[in-house]
Amino acid sequence: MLVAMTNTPPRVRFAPSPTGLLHVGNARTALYNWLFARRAGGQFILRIEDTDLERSETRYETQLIEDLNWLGIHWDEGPGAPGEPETGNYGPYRQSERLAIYAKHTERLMAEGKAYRCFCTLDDLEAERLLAAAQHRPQIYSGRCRSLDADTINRNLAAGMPYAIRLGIEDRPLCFHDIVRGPVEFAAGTVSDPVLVRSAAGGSAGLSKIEGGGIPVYNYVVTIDDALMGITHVIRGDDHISNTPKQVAIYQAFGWAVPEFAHLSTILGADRERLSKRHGATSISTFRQMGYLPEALANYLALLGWGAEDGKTETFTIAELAPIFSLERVTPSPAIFDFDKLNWLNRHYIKQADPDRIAKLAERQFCLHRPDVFPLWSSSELYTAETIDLLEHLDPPIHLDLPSREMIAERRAWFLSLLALFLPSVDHLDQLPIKSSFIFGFDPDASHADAENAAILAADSARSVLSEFASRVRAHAGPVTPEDFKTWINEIKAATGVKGKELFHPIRIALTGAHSGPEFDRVIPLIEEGAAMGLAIPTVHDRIEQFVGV
RNA sequence: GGCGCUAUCGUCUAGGGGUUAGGACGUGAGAUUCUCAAUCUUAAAACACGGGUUCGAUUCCCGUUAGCGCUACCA
Repeated sequence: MLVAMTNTPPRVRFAPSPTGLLHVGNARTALYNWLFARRAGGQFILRIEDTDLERSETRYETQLIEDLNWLGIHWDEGPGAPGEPETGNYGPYRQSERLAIYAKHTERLMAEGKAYRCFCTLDDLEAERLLAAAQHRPQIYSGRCRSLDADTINRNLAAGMPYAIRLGIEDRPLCFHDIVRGPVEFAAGTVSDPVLVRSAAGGSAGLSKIEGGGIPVYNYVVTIDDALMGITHVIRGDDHISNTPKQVAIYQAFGWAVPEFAHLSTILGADRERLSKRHGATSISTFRQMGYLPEALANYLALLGWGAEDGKTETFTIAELAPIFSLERVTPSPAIFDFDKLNWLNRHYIKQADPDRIAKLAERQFCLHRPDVFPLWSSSELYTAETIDLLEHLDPPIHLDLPSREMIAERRAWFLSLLALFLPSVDHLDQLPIKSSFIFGFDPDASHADAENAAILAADSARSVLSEFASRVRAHAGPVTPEDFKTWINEIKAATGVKGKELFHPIRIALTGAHSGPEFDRVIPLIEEGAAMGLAIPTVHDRIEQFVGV
């Protein structure tokens, strides 16, 4: 089978329902589909499964598309943005636009005698199930409506009884091949006649009309779509394994070739339960908001259930992944999502990334999380050199209160050194505003009150160090330089005999509110230069007055 | 209850009838540093259990156990 496949490029699809945000598990499925298609030179198709009109929302579809693009996953065929034309010759690519196709196929199966009307009520079926469970038998539909005589059917129809349409399947094993798991077989007598079309109102209340469109169910439409779209490899989550025999039966009823399958294991949380919001972030858009880089997330997802052939390489971009990815190497066992490893990859890619790009992303985080201390940057996109240039040369000139070119350059340089200082201590970009918040000021009372700080400050050595330091700062005019600081430290060391942690910790607490943080040589210029260029930042002098004054 | 899937360090995984069972994250220790982070060095850490098959099984087969999924006229 694989030999035959190698001649024709494979066609794969990712088929999400727009009923919520894109979950990491689904994103990983999309990624594996995309990688497989790229590797084999095939087509990757996006199909929107929106037959559940009640839960499907356009905004989720829009978000989904945005998230996939963000991850770097692009499709060869799929729906256009709402109102835009689709790409590909196998459309429509939204199931809600394919209802007529499904109805036509149902008519065909009915005409061929392969499908039948099932008048059983939901209660009837429930009773059958209960009985089967009590007798320790597989809970499958008895098939009692399969051979209803024409008179009964006509009577029921005339009486307006609701019915579903089922596919009649022979009692035999249903098998398929799974690239991840090998051959899978469901024994005879374990699979019900699949429902193809459900009653219009979902049960005893409604009427099912093939012509008018009773509602076709998932297992049915997915099979028709996959077959009609020429899908050769169905790569999806393993929660679909038990649906697969029914789909195989549907392929066979139509006389269509059964595709290859690859069922990907579930992603679990640390407690070995299916990963959900309760474990932390789960949707791609949340990770994005938190300041994870797409290449980090894609790399991590690729590693969850797959390993490189050398057993060693851990970091790759999806472009590097595409030529080496293979479904044969995907593990069948479920994987626990490890936020620590994701963080490690994110730090790795933050280091690798273009500083300009990181600066832009970081700036967004500051605007979002600290608009109070960072009003300047919220509009800095407007303040590019090009913008200023443009406005200056307008005729008549527009008068805007724009900062000068020099000021922009100055502040930009300052912001970049802020980033350089704090980036190494951050897992994801949204931690930046909190990590660096002491630069913009801190609460001296809270800092004194902190138990660890209080213990350090209570020491006699700490008192003398601080008073020595304070008197030097007060006696000093203008911004403090690292050189000033170094000189003072040496003087204080000589005057008090205190050194090491006992010397530095009190000063650090007074200046930053905490006993740990980045090196003084870089913190002090950041503070003094930032204050000097008019940012709302307390100077070293301000800090000492505020802190010692308390 | 039924059907199905899964089982190598705490986690993600490599490997495969005979190996010192490899790598990465995390953890511990050390170096560096005023501290924290980063960085470098280093250590500890695994073949679920029981039967086969075999000269030899972590590897192949069968059970057991555990976990997960499905068990709808949801997708």
